[in-house]
Amino acid sequence: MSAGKAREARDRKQIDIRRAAIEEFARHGYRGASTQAIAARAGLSKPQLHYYIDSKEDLYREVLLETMHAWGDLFAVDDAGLSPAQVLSDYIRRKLEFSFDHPLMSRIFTAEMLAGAPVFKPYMAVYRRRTAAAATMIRRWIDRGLMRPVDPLQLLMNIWAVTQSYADHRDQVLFYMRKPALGIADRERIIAHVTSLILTGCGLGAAPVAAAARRRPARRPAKSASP
Amino acid sequence: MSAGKAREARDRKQIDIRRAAIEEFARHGYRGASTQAIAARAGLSKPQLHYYIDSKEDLYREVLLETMHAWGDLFAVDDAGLSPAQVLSDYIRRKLEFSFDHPLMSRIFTAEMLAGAPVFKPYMAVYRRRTAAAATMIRRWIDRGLMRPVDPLQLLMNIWAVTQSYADHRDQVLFYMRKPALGIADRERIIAHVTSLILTGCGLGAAPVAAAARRRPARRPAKSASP
Amino acid sequence: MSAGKAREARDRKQIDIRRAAIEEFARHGYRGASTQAIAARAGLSKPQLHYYIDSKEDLYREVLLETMHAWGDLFAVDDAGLSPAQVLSDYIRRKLEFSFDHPLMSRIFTAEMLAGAPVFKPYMAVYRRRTAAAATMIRRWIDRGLMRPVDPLQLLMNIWAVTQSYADHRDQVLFYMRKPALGIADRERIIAHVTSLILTGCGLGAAPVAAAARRRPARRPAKSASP
Amino acid sequence: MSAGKAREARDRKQIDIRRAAIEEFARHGYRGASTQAIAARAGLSKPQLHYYIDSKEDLYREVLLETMHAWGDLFAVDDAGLSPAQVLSDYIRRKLEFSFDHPLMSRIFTAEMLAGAPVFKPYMAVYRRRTAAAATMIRRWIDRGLMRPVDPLQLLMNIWAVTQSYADHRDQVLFYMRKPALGIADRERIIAHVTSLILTGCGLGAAPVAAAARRRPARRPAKSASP
DNA sequence: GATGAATGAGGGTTCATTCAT
DNA sequence: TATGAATGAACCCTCATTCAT
Repeated sequence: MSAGKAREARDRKQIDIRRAAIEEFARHGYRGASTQAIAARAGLSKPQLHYYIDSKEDLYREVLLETMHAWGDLFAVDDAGLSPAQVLSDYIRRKLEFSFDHPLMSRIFTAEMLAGAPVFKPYMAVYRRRTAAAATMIRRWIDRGLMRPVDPLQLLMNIWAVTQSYADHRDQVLFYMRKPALGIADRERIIAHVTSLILTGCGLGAAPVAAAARRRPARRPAKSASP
Repeated sequence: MSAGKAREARDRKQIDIRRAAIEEFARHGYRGASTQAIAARAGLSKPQLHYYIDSKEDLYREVLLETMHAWGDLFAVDDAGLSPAQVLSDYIRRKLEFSFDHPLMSRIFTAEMLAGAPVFKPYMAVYRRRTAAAATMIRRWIDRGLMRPVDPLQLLMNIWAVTQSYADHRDQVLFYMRKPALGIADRERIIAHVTSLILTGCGLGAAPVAAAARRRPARRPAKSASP
Repeated sequence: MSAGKAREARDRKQIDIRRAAIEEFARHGYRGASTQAIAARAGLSKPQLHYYIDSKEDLYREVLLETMHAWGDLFAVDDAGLSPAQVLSDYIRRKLEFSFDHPLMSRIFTAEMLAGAPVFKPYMAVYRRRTAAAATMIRRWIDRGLMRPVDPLQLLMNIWAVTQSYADHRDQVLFYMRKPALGIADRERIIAHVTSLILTGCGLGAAPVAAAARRRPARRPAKSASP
Repeated sequence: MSAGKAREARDRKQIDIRRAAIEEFARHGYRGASTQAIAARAGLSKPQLHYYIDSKEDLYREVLLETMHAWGDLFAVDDAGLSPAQVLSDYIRRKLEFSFDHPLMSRIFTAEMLAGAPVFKPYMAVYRRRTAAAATMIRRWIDRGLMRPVDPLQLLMNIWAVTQSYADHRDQVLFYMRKPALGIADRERIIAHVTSLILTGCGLGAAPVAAAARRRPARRPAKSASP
């Protein structure tokens, strides 16, 4: 299977390049990243890199939009028969896990934002629409008295910011927590904390936290519901 | 006073350079920013710029640490006789106003984080100590039953992330809010929202918000206190 | 006949390459042409191209000398029993038709000249000898009073320049004539014009031009052989 | 006068660059010319060259249009009270002398034509208009019986081609003439020859050549009028 | 103080060519 | 045969910085 092997090797290299690119772009942004460094990180020479990619810009666009696409699924908030607490909990968990698992992809997006979103801008309207839909969903919850009245759009952006920060400022977080890395327990503790903070902040503290408490008994915030 | 005038001109130029540098570094990070662009933005030629600065790295370090220094005051949380709600409210307000007023300084810090904090790292321990002190303060509140039991360190970092996001992702925020800029009313609404969310999340919703409402009546979450 | 078919395919590809090479070399010269573009134009990949050719230089030499060879026949001026007018008319017609039919081959030669004839130089002596022979022929005509005394060598080079220009500056010619292309009638009109101009310039035009003058500016000087 | 000296040095360098660029572009066309070679020829390093120019394309455009501008004056055919023979003689002389004096500028134009006139194209209409005006002038001469009826536009293009060829194919011309360079006598002989050929071709042989002979006695084609 | 000039390194990209397969 | 991959040189251009003036 020489053809299959060659193809496999090519695919592997494509992945190496993608990963190298993500690391460099996440670290230094589009302008600050150098194809030199990307090539070196992927174990290629600079002209060799250009055998696989067309241009730095194309490569950047590709990895950036790949991240956006991956996020697309996360945003797919479905409230079919679920309680507000359940929906928000799931969203927070998914978003945090993405930050833990793919911190660089999150960072590439933040770098793009810092630069003024030159590439992402055209797609921004799509995400605004989705966010608006989610906000409408929340507003309905509020109108039906299921939730404390908060600004839905701000809430969504706050959740986004908090979860994102565990990727963007990971080094700082680890340093402040005095940990070399986040183990599975740390991750769960953070997820629980953020979920609790947000849900309580939305006046959803009691039930869902109690539900979570069944799984993780070492949690006290249930008291917060009865001041 | 020609000497005074000359000095004044020099100082003004220093400020121009500083501002230009902040804009470029905030946008493109240390690596991606070019002295060319900084010089142009400051209305200087490249050699002229080097008359005022020693190197790109020095300039970067300067503006970055300047930002850190400005933040230092914000972090100065003083709980002398103040309630938790009051302390947190003040902190959230100060931090958000800084994000609104100096978004670029916030961004420069985030860019530094994305790059792995090469310059900031040596100073990080200082901020960890301060944050730890603040966390201890919060823990004492919790121990005295003044607050819902949340992870104090995570809470501080969450507040930091949420407030920071209004600077880092300002474009996105504005786009989602369908506003060209944030007016004074928008800012107050956001401050109220974030304060309410966090304080409620900490089980501090009722009293303090009511207290704050006395000063700033344009606040809605007070309703949440009267179920 | 798979062998025959394969051979045929190979020959066809050789022709495609040759044509693609001529187009690129004619447009951009030896240095400015890229094997990439030649390969693309011939419908081949770059390594595939190198299967058929040894090097860019070889390919260039080949197509250039091919052009020279084709010209060799044009230069074969045979005055066996023909009048000066007849010989010159035939030469002008042949050369112009070559320019019309193969403008790119003419251009490739001009590009080579512009570059200082690095490849053609070794063969130049051959053409000088031929041209000298033709000049001698003309001189004899002059000596025998068959023609106005003009510098034979300059005359030959002038004819060459004029006829060549319809290939080299074709675009300009078409643009000035406000035509998208030269039809058969245009070609004949140009041939008649040039023939008339040169022959009259050589004192060979009297009778026919006088005749033509009554109807049209440029007319077949073939009749000029009669008086 | 250090300022004056510096300026002088700069201007000199600008001229060196211009000349070097003309040589390279004339030889290899836009694509084939390298800034490396231009810089070397001008005695500069490559980045140093970019201190004086913005880009290769700009430099090319500059020298090309400079040539066009210089030609603009040549084209300024003024028939105020002059005979056709005089007007054409002057034009031929001016154009030939330009070819002798600035062969590279002529070549750069031919190279541009070979490449499809990507830069010159926008300006072509201007030259077509001028040529059309000159053609109209010639047509009037013909209508008034001052000249043999030839196609005026073709005639102009032929003159252009012949005169141009002494620049474009200079090496070939010298080689065929067995001369290392064209002396003043050679130049005059060529001017006389071309003038005689074209004027005779236009049926303007007798009178004007005689007139020119008064100014430049070293001319033989006068004999052509006698037989 | 401030300007024009210079420099060596490196930016992204394409070149002609070769080598496995 | 013909393709994917590799290579080293060269492409045009910008970088941060320095040095005369």
